[in-house]
Amino acid sequence: MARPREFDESAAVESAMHAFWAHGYEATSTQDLCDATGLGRSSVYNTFTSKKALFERSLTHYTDSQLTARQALLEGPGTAAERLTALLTTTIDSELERNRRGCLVVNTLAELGMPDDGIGAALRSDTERNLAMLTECAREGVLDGSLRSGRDPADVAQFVLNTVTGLKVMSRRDTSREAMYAVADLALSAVVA
Amino acid sequence: MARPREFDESAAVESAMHAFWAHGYEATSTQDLCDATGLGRSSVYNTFTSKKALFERSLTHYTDSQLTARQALLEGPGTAAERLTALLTTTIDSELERNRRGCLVVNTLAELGMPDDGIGAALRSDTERNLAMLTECAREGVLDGSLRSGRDPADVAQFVLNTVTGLKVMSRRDTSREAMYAVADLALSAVVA
DNA sequence: CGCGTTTTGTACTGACCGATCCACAACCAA
DNA sequence: TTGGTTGTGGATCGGTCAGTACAAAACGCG
Repeated sequence: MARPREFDESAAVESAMHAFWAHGYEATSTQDLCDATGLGRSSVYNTFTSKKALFERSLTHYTDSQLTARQALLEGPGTAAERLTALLTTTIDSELERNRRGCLVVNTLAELGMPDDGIGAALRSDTERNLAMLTECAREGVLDGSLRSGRDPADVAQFVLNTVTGLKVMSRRDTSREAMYAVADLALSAVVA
Repeated sequence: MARPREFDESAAVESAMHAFWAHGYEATSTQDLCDATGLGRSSVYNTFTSKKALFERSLTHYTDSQLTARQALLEGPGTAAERLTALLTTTIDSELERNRRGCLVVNTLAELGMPDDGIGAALRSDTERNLAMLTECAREGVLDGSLRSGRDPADVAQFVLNTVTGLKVMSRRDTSREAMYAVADLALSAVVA
């Protein structure tokens, strides 16, 4: 029983996410967010409270969508080795499609570290969920025989996450696609049977 | 035949570097730089022209000192495998000593990408020099038999750089020392003979 | 001692920052 | 239609931003 919204809230979050993604947290002004979302200042603050809160929304939106895509891949068909291979190749490909903007999570980690607030909590949660998925995949790899045994699955998960994280930074360097594939290949050689 | 400086220029660069390192480029204000260096605004601008120019000085100071230390290690005694092992362990140790501030190069890459200016040039130069050193080390490793053969030394270099870069981001996560060592161990297992 | 030159401290610039205020618009229920 | 409630646009808030202007200060040199 009041005036309805004139915009789609989740679409606004999506737009804000791209603005933060492209320029980082500090370098994105509230005016940039208004421009990106098409909203007036009042609507932005009325809906999202503050720049930081909107960033947190954007970040969790990013991690959630990224995580579901990754989950579909890691819990999909094929051997664990095949799924890890697919994870690395799609990481490289999508990273290059993004015009070397890198990854919002990694960029945020580098820019803000682990703040003692919702942003840090979102980063922590993302890390844990990724590690959980990768650990499970590593465990399955030992069972299906596609991955080397003798390693703690949690360590394998950390290693894969480290490689993926590294690739997301390497994409911001000038690193060529071929070099990135070579990195992925070498990393896989450490874990596949 | 004029009024002499009242401060040490390179000491000021060192202080500015730590300020940028701790908070990133955007989040470090010119006032922060004055506080960190102990200089007045006039002295800062008279000596370093602009915030960006001072950042560039700070960044090259960082890369130069980091590179000489790394060079001493990679071109030092021992087999190539031993030197690469030492590189990874000292990377982890020094990264943890820094209170998880991460690496200025990686943080800058994530925050600013590869700008088309002196900063981008400094980042590019640092990458190339690191890859050159690592490539040479990988080549030597094939000769001294400590590293697996059959891989392009340039690819091995990219892989090691990727691992190191990843670890520098992982240090900004909550990643434990043990997990980081496990990552290093797995990475080494891919390249050592 | 002054004179030329550079550094330094301080005040200041216009622009922009994140955030708020408020009048008005738009809707629903009564 | 009217009253209650929420959304919106635009002006505006105090504060900070990077950078500058300028005069006093500190030296080397004659």
